[in-house]
Amino acid sequence: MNRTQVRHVLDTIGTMFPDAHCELRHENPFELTIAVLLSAQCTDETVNKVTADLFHKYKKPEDYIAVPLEELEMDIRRIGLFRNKAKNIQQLCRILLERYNGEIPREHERLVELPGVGRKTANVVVSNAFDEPAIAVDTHVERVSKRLALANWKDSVLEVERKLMKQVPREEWTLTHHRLIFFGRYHCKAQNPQCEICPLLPMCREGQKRMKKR
DNA sequence: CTCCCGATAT
DNA sequence: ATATCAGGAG
Repeated sequence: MNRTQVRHVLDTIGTMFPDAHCELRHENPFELTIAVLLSAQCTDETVNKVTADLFHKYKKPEDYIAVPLEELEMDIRRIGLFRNKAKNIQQLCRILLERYNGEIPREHERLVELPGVGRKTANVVVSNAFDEPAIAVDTHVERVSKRLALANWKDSVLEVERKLMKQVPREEWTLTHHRLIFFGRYHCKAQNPQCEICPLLPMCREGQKRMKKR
């Protein structure tokens, strides 16, 4: 895919979703980190339902470690993988208090050391909370990038991230990341992609195949 | 690679 | 009934 084609993709999703943004409700870097950790294999909508009450009850790292693990588990029970997530949150909060005075570190290298925080979560935090350009590759970004041939089918998420960083200007990384998510979540969906009304159909092999079969 | 896992859409 | 959802760890 050449520069002109990439530019066309970026401009098109920019027109479709000009104000794409983080849909996880949060007030500060700490809440954002907890919300992203909770969002694994779960919709943003479900996370927001849970955090509405959760962030009212737990304000600081001290609050999360003040309760028994079982209580925190029950408070996030409606989200999947709740045992792992509850354990990770308490461990993460202990580390924040021990090493970082209860604050979320701004460096990617330190973020990924936290339990339950991988490369994707760290990228979301640095870009949304600390204005550091980053492209977090989640399920939507991976699927859309591969369908639009911004990456290859066999690429790992890390390879997808590298290819996107190479093809997209650095100052557009974060906004493009959000637009790819919106494009994937609301248009180029996993189950019912809107190929019939897709302005990028000419660039999409998947879409071409899919349209043939009907 | 497998496991963790409830809510929602299809 | 099955697929999918802002993944990470062992």
